[in-house]
Amino acid sequence: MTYWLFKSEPSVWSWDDQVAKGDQGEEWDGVRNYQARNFMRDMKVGDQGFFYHSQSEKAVVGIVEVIAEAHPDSTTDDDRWDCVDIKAIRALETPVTLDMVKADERLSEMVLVRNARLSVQPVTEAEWQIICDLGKTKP
DNA sequence: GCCAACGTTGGC
DNA sequence: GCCAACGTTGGC
Repeated sequence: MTYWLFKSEPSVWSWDDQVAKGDQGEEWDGVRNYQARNFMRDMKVGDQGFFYHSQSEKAVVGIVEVIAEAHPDSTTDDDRWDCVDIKAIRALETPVTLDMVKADERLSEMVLVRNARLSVQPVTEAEWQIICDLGKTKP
């Protein structure tokens, strides 16, 4: 099992939108960055990830699961771009804000802090546990 | 709304 | 293959 983090602007695609899709889930489309795409190609069905709201909110708000491995992105004809499908599992009891992440020394190496612009990124198991703790949520 | 950081593109 | 120009992202 590998852990990931998916970043989205809530005004474009929010956690509520993701929850509304239920078990059917939704394509994580629109990624136009090679690093992010390569991470998606590494994902396996059953991998879990955090759902992060960028921009105004800047917080991890929920947990999602990969339900389909990388396939062509239906929003473009350009065959360079793939995406996975994810579904919402549960919201965090308490959103974990970027400030909280930055304030926690154990999370100082997180990609979220190190490379703010990467929209799909890996999360280590240790980081996963810490953020679940901070979010008062079972991993 | 601005700006820094960074990724991508295209000319050479 | 390099690098300048440009576009995009995301934090503030």
